[in-house]
Amino acid sequence: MTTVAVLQQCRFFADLDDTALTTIAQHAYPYRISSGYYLFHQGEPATTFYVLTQGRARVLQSSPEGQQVILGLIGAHREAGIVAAIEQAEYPLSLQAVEECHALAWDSAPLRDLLAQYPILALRAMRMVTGRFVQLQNLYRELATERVERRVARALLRLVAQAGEHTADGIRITIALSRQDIGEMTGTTLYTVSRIVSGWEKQGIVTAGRERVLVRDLARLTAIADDLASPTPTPDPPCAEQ
Amino acid sequence: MTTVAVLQQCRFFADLDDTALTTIAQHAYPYRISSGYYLFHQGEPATTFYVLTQGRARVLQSSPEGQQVILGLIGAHREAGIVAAIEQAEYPLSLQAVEECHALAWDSAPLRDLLAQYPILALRAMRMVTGRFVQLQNLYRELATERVERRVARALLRLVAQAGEHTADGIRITIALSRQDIGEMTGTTLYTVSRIVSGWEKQGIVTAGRERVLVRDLARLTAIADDLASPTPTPDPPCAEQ
DNA sequence: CGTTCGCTTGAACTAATTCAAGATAAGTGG
DNA sequence: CCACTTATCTTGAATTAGTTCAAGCGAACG
Repeated sequence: MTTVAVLQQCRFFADLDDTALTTIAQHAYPYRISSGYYLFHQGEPATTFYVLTQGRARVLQSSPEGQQVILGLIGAHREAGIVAAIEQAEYPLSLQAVEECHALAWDSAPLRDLLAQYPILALRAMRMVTGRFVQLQNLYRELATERVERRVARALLRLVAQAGEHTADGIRITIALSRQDIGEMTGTTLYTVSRIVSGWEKQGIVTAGRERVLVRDLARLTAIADDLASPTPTPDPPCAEQ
Repeated sequence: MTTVAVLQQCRFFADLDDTALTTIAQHAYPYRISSGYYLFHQGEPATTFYVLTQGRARVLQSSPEGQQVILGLIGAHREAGIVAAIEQAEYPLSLQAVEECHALAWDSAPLRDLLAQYPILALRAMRMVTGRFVQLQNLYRELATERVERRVARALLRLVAQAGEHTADGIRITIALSRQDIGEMTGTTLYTVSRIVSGWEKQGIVTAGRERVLVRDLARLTAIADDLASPTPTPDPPCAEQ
């Protein structure tokens, strides 16, 4: 697959003419990183913009005191580090590969030139950041106003959408995620996550395992996420009057 | 004050040449809104970009179920609604005047033209959105990992920075904010805010009133915000050895 | 002067955390 | 293959931070 072909797949570059894509491709270089390693760390000077072409990575933010939250996952054809387009900027978050990842990379200076040369790109970049902003806003409101169980349910649904694999038994999440990780995604502790997941398992909504969750009943999980306050822990058997 | 002069004050337009500023100013129209009214509502089509020239407004986000959070305040020379530069976009949040506000406004179409004409503006817009994103990220982490008291302390410090007026007794926050408002800024209830503020009042850190807070001891408030876990509720009198 | 709205505070409650102990599963090396 | 080690997960019990509800206070406002 040529670099241009990869760019066409990517929402950020889509619909640019071939000349533009070729120019853009000329400034890109391939980048590869193993699972567990970081594409960049929060606080480092933002020198590089990436487009993932293979593998998934997680978006982390940590406080000066070392506590961290997981803001989400990104996968193929997603962009990261657009902040590199801004002079003197630092990465506001860290990006850690959770699988072997391949990416295209642009250095800061040529990226800025490209954005000046193709104003549409700057608009796209803005749209991208705005999109992330809206997502984050929703996460924030969710955290501020909703209960843990619901937040965990939503996080699982997001994972299903991003990394769900349909199997005979249900939908498997194809990324290894510890209870601790899920806790960091939802602003709670690993213990609470464990209890919630165990509870769901008893109700047949999921099957849990070590760093693994299998969603067996998407509808009920969705109901929890949407807080259709399940008065029926298991679907009622049709029974006598009243 | 001419429109151009106003634009020069504004970080978004700063350092553009006069021709550019004149062109930009030509597309602006003045806008005025009374305290309590909304410049725009979340979910509406984003038709207008604003630069506040006078007064302050608060940034709100609400859930489909009607719960809302306050993301912050903006004041003179700050921009809002840049999302209008994106076609078909909706405002991702609401902006409510908390004082009589004056603003300059640009409609979506001319704004897009201006951004295409002056690529630097597109970069500025991105920088702006990125900045907000980083702020929100920090709010998010704070909410996920920190205690209420600390969050309230930080919110107050932000308010001091944005709307603090030095007086003989201390720093007064010049915006009327109910306990409910502070609760929505920190992800807690008005009762908890009330208890915390009362507690601080007993320690002499603040003086509280109806929709009013006066910070008397900024240092101790900062200590709480930074969690220098105050083992000394009041500063120790110099005392015997050890 | 009465009504409204915002604030405070107590008391009961609950969701979630924390700590601790043990179970389970996955590597590791002999 | 099995013991050993390590990491993850589960669960109970105690605790706590924060919420919720209810009642009353007091300043502002018409």
